[in-house]
Amino acid sequence: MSAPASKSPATLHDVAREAGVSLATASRSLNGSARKVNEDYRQRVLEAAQRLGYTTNLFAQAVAKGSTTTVALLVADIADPYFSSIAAGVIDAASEERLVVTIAVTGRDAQRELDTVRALRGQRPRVMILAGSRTTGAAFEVQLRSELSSFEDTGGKVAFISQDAAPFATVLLDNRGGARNLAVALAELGYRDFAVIAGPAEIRTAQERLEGFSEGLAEHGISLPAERIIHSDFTRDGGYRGAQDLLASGARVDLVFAVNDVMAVGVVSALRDAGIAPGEGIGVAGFDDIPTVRDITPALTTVRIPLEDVGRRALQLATGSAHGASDAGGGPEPIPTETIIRGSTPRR
Amino acid sequence: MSAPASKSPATLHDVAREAGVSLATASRSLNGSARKVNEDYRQRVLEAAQRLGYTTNLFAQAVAKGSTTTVALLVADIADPYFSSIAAGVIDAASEERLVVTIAVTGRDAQRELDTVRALRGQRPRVMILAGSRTTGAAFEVQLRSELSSFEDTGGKVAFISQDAAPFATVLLDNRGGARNLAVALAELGYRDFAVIAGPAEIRTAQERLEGFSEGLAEHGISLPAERIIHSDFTRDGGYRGAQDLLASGARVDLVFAVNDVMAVGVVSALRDAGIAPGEGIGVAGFDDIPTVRDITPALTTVRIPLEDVGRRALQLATGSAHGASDAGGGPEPIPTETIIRGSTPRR
DNA sequence: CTGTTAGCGCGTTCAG
DNA sequence: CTGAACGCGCTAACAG
Repeated sequence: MSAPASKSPATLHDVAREAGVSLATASRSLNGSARKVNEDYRQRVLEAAQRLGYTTNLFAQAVAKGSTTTVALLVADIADPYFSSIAAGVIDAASEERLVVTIAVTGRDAQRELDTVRALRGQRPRVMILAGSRTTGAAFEVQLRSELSSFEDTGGKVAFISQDAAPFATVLLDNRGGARNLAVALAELGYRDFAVIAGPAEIRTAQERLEGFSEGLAEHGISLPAERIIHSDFTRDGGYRGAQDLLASGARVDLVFAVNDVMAVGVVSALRDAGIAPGEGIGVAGFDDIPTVRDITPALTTVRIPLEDVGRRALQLATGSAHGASDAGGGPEPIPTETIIRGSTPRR
Repeated sequence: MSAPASKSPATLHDVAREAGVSLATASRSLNGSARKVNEDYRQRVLEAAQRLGYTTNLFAQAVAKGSTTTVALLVADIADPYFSSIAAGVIDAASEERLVVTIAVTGRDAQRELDTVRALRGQRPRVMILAGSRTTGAAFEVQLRSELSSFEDTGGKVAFISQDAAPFATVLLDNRGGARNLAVALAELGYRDFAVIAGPAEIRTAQERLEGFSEGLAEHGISLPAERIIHSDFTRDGGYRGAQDLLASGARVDLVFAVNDVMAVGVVSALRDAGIAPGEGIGVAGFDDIPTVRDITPALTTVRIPLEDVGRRALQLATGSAHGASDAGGGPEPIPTETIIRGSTPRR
């Protein structure tokens, strides 16, 4: 249909000519770090640029300078509120520093994560932020770390979100502690017979939350038998099916803890569909405090993580632009976590 | 703390030397389009690249070729399920074509949208996809279009999502028709006294849905008085407050239509918090069919849009890789929309 | 089929 | 403070 002439964008050269100055002067007026250019010239260049609709070619600039303005963010699933909230934080913080963020999704597939990291290196991003739930599979783990190490060796910076990934920078989420506190709070509310919809065993975040929860229960002398731990997908449907399996097992439980909110939402729906009133018949709790859990019925008890802040922190951590107050130690202080009791876990 | 040597990444030159061939040969073996290189050499190059951990510098490649592998996606709010679902589709389709997508958020601010487009042009993206709800403000609209036009003049491609933005490619969402059908369906269910939580008047999508809904009601001889139309933010809280205002007005309504699901979720919560059982006292309907509306109580009646497909289509439309069957006409066929009746609107 | 050379658009020396 | 020349890493003509 439409095959326009497609003239190429105005180049710095064009601007220089239009303004009647040299390339160097034009460059200095538009992007120069050391500001030492006659105001007259400067104006003429700016106007010429304006007139020609010139925009700095970031790629060429990157090639010349040897450094990019790109941030690469890896998430398991961008449609998952957990990740999209983190992404929002990353993008927000990045735009403050005039950084562009590119997002890639890994789908929780270790091989794909590795491939993606490799592909992304081609962009020579300033920083790479890995928010995808990492697995504990040794094989890929080793390759991933080596890939990331050489990325750092060549001037990149990587930041992980969630569990410690020394020697890489990490925004630590206190998965274990948060889950422990939740367990304690629930025990104090009078719950005694727990089950956990735990997500895949290889996902570290899931594992940590499960362990923390179990520890918390132990503090109250409550044990969590293995048959009360159901592994399933880290998704809403995973939670739904997990709850179905739990019910089918005939176990008598008074509280179901899903290791993340998305799953917990599935649990609530599964209970309801099975004719059990969530919060009355069986309590339900999740983890993350994604926005929607306030709006389901009953509102979900959960462990709050300030997701957007986490994203922001990850970027700042990586770019070294920590404008938080006391980062004296340099050690990664975990993001504070907060237990939020809502209607899904009334006192028993 | 850690100040590593930071040697720069291996270059094609390094690889060529390591393999004992020329730059050109190395280039051809690694990225060449026409595959005319001795298999022996090819292997040696590949191995050398492997050994050195070489990755093509996409920027340099872009500068040399004069074309990028970048897709720029503009959304109003990436944490909003509507946009994150679309983003998922875009990213998915993009990765199939080995395209990298960078996401920028505009926050529904026309000025910021314009600035962002300008900034993004620096990346020389192959395509730019605008999914943010565009406003009808003439001033910025003109500038935006002119900016986009010159982007296309210089070889870029732009695709809009939602309302027609000729002469730019558009993935049309049938906002008006979907809303009309919904209205008809609701009227047939026995509802008579409607109110609409309409979002900001300047947002075109909101406006279209409002109008379509009103038309649908008119077909059944039902009118929608102005005082039953409440404008508020296009967010969950906007919906919540809109519902509060509605209740405060004392209007007697039996159904509230929020022009998007996120707002409708807020409406449901507001009703409940006001002691009104959503779906029993007052019916509620939304638009979009975001994932979570299945899980709130009662499940929300809405108009389904296949959000991920929309994202995919947008990319394909822009890259010209339509692998859909019949795009004979070339005219933008709207994405089909479907009315989904759920528990929030029982028959009256 | 391979190697040489000249750009791509820009930043940055280095003289003037 | 300005301009000319070179280099960034890579591709694309051009010869050999």
